[in-house]
Amino acid sequence: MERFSSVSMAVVRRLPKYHRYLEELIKNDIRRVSSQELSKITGFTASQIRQDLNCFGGFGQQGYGYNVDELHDEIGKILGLNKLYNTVIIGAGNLGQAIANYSFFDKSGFKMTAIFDVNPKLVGMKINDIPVVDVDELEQFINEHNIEIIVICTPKSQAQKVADIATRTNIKAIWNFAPTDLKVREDIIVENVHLSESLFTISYLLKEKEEQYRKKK
Amino acid sequence: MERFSSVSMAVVRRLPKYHRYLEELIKNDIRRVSSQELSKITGFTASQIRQDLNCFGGFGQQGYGYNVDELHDEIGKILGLNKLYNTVIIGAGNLGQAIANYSFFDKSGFKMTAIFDVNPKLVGMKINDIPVVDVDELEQFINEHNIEIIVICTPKSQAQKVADIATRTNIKAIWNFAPTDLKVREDIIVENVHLSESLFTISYLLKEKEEQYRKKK
DNA sequence: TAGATTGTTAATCGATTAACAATC
DNA sequence: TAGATTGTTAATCGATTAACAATC
Repeated sequence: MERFSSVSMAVVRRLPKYHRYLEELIKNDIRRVSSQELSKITGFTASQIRQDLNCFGGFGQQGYGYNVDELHDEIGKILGLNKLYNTVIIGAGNLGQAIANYSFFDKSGFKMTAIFDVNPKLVGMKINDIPVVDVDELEQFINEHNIEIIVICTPKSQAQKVADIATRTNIKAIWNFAPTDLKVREDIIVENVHLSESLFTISYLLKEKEEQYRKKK
Repeated sequence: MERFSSVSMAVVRRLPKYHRYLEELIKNDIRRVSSQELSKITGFTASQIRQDLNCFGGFGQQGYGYNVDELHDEIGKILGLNKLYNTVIIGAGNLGQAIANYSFFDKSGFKMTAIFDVNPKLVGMKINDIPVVDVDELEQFINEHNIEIIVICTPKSQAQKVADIATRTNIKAIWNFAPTDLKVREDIIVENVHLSESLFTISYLLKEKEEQYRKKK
């Protein structure tokens, strides 16, 4: 994936966490928060939090801290959550359905417009009010509906094919759940969710802990 | 999450990628690979690959490179993939079912023993041959079956409750898909998969790209 | 004004890359 | 032996933390 600005991905990947925790604070009617308090909640150091936020502007006030509502809003804008992104899901299996059913994404501006599948039994159905469409119509649909993001929830074997079709269109980003690294145009953003890599990290840590434990004895 | 050894998480999180790519090479009957070739495939630098591997031992041979089969095997062992982990899934919604149906995890040593749910209609059913059990029996089941890993696929509202129950047992790790940060005993490994954080990263990059584009004009 | 807390610079720490001697 | 490529040390780069002056 290309980088476009000077803000590091390490910082960017912390932004959604800030956003989420600020939401919690709003729910609890907390109006004001210092970097130190945020530190306690998020686990990041206060210094890091101030550094991170100052990549985007001075949202705080000396002697006071940050206004929770305002900061939440600003981070939302930085993340682009005030915009609408026409999105489609490809693959109506359990994973595709899970994402279709998780209305939070829709509420956050990712408009789930259709789900594509090869299975003729599913085509024509609706999942969480989102129509299931034949995958043969994918390319045309993307073009006609100005789809910007595609979510790949197909088996590994189909993922690259789907990416190839999508790459012929004007889509801008791929959210890929297939356990493979897609080859696409340089200008397309690819965000991978590789579940097995996440799970394997657990087994690594388990094994390591076991070994440490044995050594101590 | 605690760290236990000197190998950094940055390195650990690359190991599953090496493992996966080596599998591809084996499938293509390639027996031997240099760090330079691996660099081309994985996108990491050859230097980094050699550094990474040497955290665990000298698996290569000067002038030759690495034996693909052997390296794949060694990394598998490092990741603990030669062991069995009794695992349960909590939440038989789409996500829980997706994981239950993805037999790759089972093949990798994560023995999916049961799926827990509150819905009495689901209890007693089987998903990919894995029984659905009433969540009331969770604690007892964990104890009786020596469960080491639990996978939380419940809604956000239930996640901490489930974690609290599990924390009373001897489980060793939690794979958490609920969009919240769990509070658990220090000695339990928690690996989060926060989907919305991943998706929000996409919208950040989209927005940023848009801005860059506008600036150029 | 005094106290608190930010914004920002400088110091530290860690991870990545470069270079090359060792050796197959 | 000559060529290739590792293992490993040193250099560089980037990210995190510490410190403190600015200021609300």
